Amino acid sequence: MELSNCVKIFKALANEQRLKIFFMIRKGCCSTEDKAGSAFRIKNKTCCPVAGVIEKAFTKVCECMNLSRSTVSHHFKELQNAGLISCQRDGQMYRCKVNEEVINSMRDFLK
Amino acid sequence: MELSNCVKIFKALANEQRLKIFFMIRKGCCSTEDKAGSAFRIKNKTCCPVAGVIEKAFTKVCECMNLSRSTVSHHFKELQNAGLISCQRDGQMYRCKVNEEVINSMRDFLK
DNA sequence: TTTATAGTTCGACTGTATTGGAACAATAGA
DNA sequence: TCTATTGTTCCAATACAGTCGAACTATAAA
Repeated sequence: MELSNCVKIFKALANEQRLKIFFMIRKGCCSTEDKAGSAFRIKNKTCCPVAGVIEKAFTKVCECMNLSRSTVSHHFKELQNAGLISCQRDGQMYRCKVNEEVINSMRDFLK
Repeated sequence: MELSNCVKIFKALANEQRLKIFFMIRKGCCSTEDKAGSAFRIKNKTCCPVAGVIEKAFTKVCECMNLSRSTVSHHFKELQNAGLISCQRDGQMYRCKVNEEVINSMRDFLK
């Protein structure tokens, strides 16, 4: 992996809000044993039904974290731009998943 | 690893100069096959003699990279503060090494 | 003791990140 | 068609990061 590319990825993860969003997408927002702890459990909501993909991701993030929609949109863009996540809009449904191969590259980079 | 701690580490590596410095320390400044490429070879200088530890680290970094000493000092502090490197002054000799266990923790964190 | 070298600290400047509000576009549902 | 919901884009405000020069301390060498 290119050094500059790597910097981009580190930058994307070097913000607490974005790192939370990243793990929220990666682990499923309602998971209790995710690395980000209990901060992501949404009260009175059902869990994301599809393993590896979080649906209604945008809405859920907005609900969980006390951030405006424009800010959340910005953070999603940063994560996408770094290649860490992929998002797809399907009607009103916003589906996200983590690009695990990028994470693996990062882990190799640190080897 | 704590989320906030992790953010600190990502922040420290989310800057191209610091990432270069980090690899310079990690791989030995004169190594030709390091991840950071040829940017770190110092012309007409002998290589760091001790594996895993780079001696005269500060001076070498100042020579390699076009940065003032105060800036380099600042970057070293950031890397130390994140726990990524350990530095020790021994007279005029400044010895640095990478804390591999922190790197391993990061790799686990990304698992 | 004087001088040179090494690294730190402080203050200032500049550029970039983070954030929210407002206006907007697209879709879904009534 | 009208309305509510979802996400984007633009703009502005504030905070933070990266950088340097100057003044400083500490050590080594002459």
